[in-house]
Amino acid sequence: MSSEATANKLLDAAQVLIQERGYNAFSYKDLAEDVGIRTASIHYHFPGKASLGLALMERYNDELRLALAGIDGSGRTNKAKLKSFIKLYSDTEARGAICLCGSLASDRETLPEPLQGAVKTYIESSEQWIASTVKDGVRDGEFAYAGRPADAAAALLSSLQGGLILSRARGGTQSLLATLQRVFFRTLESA
Amino acid sequence: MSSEATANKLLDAAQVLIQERGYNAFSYKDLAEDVGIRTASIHYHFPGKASLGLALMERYNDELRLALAGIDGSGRTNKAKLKSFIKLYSDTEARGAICLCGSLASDRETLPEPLQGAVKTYIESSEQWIASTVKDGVRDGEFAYAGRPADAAAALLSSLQGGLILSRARGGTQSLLATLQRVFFRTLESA
DNA sequence: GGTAGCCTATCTACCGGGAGGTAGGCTACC
DNA sequence: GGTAGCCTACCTCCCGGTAGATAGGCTACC
Repeated sequence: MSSEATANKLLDAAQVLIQERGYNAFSYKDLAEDVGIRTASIHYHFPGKASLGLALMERYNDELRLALAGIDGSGRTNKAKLKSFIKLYSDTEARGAICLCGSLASDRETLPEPLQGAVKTYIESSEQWIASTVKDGVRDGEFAYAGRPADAAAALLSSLQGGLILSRARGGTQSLLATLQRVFFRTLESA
Repeated sequence: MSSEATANKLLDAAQVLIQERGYNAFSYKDLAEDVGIRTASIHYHFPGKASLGLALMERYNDELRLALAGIDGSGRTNKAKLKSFIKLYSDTEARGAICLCGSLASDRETLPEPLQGAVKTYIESSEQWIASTVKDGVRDGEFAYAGRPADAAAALLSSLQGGLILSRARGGTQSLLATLQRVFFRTLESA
């Protein structure tokens, strides 16, 4: 097994575990069993839990950048772009998971400092992209929204992150994220 | 020290720790140090960590009921009532904390089943109260909102829970919750 | 009113288990 | 034959939890 392949498998498994149980409730034992190596071998790829967490969050930030660039390059309306963004979260909801960033943000006080920084980066990137897309939508006459784009961005991201957590806690089959999308566009489309 | 006084101190300390660090990142050692007894003595008051968590969440649900009854009995407008509700969360934000329920919901998959139920109760009580207050506000002509009250309730609670988490993760001094309140009322007050 | 017996709230001392992490050895492939 | 990748074996620390003792207070009966 190439080093990179194993490292990626470890990151994949860690991501699932953190999104399911949180940073403080997953162990090297879980990780080792999922990937099929011994716990000690994990240290060959990542010197410690902190570095694994950081690598994971950096990969997550890279994926976000890529996804947003993909959406931006699609040439669709701003409303469609925002819908694509929300769909990233709906897909997570469908898996019964919560956002990696949201999970880590909940455990923030117990996180190593570099990881806290990476979480913050994710939040800021998301907010900036939403705000910019809302702004373009207003400019293009798609939305009647008269408030600050940054406010709408904060409201959307908050509700998506909170929505994933509440959706899982309620345990039902209802699609909470679809509701949040509906309310969000109602806000944007009425003056 | 009376049994009840010690038990309350334990619950107080546990609540602070869970809101700061999460259910899986606080220990009997932390608790014992805060209250000033030995870890073994905790078991006299609560047989195990699960029963302590459940007692804590039940107390939290009682406090919610009391707070909502107080707001309902205040005879103010529905908008003022909703503002009072949001203030409960603003106060939490000011303390740099997140909601106990939100913290536990993030760790949901690792929680004992009864505790999961208590978390669900908290969410449902909150949503029902918000929806009912929004409905009354529409009836009384305070809001122009034409959507489903339950949708607005889900959106508000999601954004408040998510907002607390994001606010702490961003680490800044900005009041994110004030922004969320602004956007929420914008949604309610335009058709 | 003294004392026997029980209850409350805490203590010390210990347990098994699992956490993250380290040291050093084996194997197989360039 | 060096090194990449994984192993076994081990360490230390701390976790939640248990057992049993202790001190002090309340109750009730002679």
